Amino acid sequence: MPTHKHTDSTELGRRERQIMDVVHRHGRVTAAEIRDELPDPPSYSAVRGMLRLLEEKGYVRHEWDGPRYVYLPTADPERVRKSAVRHLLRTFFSNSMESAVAAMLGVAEQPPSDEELRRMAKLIDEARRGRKKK
Amino acid sequence: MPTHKHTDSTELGRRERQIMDVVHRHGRVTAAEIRDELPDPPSYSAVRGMLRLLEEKGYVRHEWDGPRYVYLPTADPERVRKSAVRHLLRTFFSNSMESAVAAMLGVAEQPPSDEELRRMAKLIDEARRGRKKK
DNA sequence: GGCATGATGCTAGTACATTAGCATCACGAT
DNA sequence: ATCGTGATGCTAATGTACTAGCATCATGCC
Repeated sequence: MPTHKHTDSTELGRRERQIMDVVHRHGRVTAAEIRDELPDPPSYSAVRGMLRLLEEKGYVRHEWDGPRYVYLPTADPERVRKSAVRHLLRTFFSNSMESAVAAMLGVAEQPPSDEELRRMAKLIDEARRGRKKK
Repeated sequence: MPTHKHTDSTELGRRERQIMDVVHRHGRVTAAEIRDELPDPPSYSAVRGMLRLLEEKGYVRHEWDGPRYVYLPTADPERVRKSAVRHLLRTFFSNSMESAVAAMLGVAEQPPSDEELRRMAKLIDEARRGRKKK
């Protein structure tokens, strides 16, 4: 069974996607924790069922943590993030990073600290320099 | 019928979500155009069926464009974008806008022009100034 | 008019996501 | 030892996303 591009959750059903979101948010998470974060939470048993299915499909794997399972995404987090960003830019911002940044500034949960803003400015500045060099 | 929060597509099935993505990407789009952009395209009739359902649920509306329907999202695009950004930040970047910006720089389809980078720097700089004033 | 074309509305099925309940097993306390 | 707790694995049933096909209707051309 070749390694599928399970970095894209476009092929998942409603619950499956909701669960994968929680898994990605946490990195490591138990079935009970997942259930607690699901909208309109189903039974604990249902969550475990879905997880077993997702594991079978190759989206998650599990490890033992003392008495219980903890689930982890199988895909490389780096890739998943990139894929998600690409999808967001393409779907909602016509690939305009500028618009996306503007939207982020207006929506961040905890507004970026001055420190963080400075670092972002630096990131962008470096991108500019890299560009000029070329 | 009160305005539901249909800005969040977390409650949609697989195909429904794929279709809504296309609708958001285009703003105005026909059933045929949607079908052309769906992965593993279903029948044209199936797409129309889904659209009728989505309309019934309040996610899209249609207008006449000459001989055929064009579909539009019902939700305010501004809100949808913000919601999508919030979800991305929360799910994949632990609400760190900095990480998200870094990821974007590494993934943009068409790398931002120098002009665009400059404008982004300005946006961030303005955020910093606004912050300091406070 | 009559016919081809291309659209919409509907209905009935099918496939699959989603769910709950139960059997089992490990472990600690009584 | 046995009982209670809390975990997993499984199975069967339900719901609904998803699909295809057909009937209908408007329009333009022969």
